[in-house]
Amino acid sequence: MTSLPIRPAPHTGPAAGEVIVDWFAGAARDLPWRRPGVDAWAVLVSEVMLQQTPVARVEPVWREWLARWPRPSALAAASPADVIRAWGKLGYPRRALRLREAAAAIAERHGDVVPSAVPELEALPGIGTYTARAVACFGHGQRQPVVDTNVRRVVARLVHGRAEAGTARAADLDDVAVLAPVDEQRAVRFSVAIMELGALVCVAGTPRCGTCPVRDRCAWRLAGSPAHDGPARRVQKFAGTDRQVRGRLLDVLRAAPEPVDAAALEPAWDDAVQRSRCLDSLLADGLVEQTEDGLFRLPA
DNA sequence: TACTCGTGGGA
DNA sequence: TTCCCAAGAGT
Repeated sequence: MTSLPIRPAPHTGPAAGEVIVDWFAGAARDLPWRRPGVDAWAVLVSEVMLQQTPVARVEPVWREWLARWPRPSALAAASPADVIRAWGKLGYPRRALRLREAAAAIAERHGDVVPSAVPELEALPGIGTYTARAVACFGHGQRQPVVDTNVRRVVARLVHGRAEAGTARAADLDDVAVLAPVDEQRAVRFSVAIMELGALVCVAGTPRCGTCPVRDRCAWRLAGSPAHDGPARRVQKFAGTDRQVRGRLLDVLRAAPEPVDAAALEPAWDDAVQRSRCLDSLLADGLVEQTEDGLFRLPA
């Protein structure tokens, strides 16, 4: 007699997307850019700041930016130096320059109004697949699949039964779209809800499955929570990299009220070759400029 | 596709 | 202490 595998009965309750939306109603964080009356420009600014940057660090800077530059045209009129300084230490300061360029494009091409069409959003500097849909959905109330690293991890586990998400791909959008509720209002809520689930419960380290609203239908749990089988993804080194050196150099220039000479940058990093290479790359990126008399400063 | 691009908090 | 990693985009 053949032994049949023991498996849980297929889930027959409400669809996972509906359950996640209902969970969100009671579990959502009260983040300032989610409050009523926050316009698409404020949402766009938040989304760019949140790229690879934790919520706690973004909050105060976001408030300052919106108070100072309440419309795209206001940001477009600011100098790169002001924008880079206001960016503070959020990291990846090229985002600040691109956000300013996006603001200029919105002011010039879209009448100072953040567009709602995804292709128009994706055409803006610094706005890619994720951010374009996030702005269309969260800023304009549009039904859109919004896929970030949290969502890809939730889908990997819940739908595909894998411990970790692989490399991002176009099909990720379809995976999420089929989970979304039919009702448009709930579909919009779903897009933020599944992100929140990944950020609070279905986390990268040790998932808190005990509090997960869809644990009874999670393909990964039903498969016995198998460990990740693929290649371990490389951890990004930082100490000693050009990224660290660029950060040090920019730190000096952010703090300097006047242009400085090359000697003033020496304390930032001992290795002269690497220091010079990084300064060149900052110049090339438009994060630093050289005055006529050879001094360095943030671009005026 | 794989790599680069900051920063700092928490496990 | 060391390591992981956090609402990606551009090349």
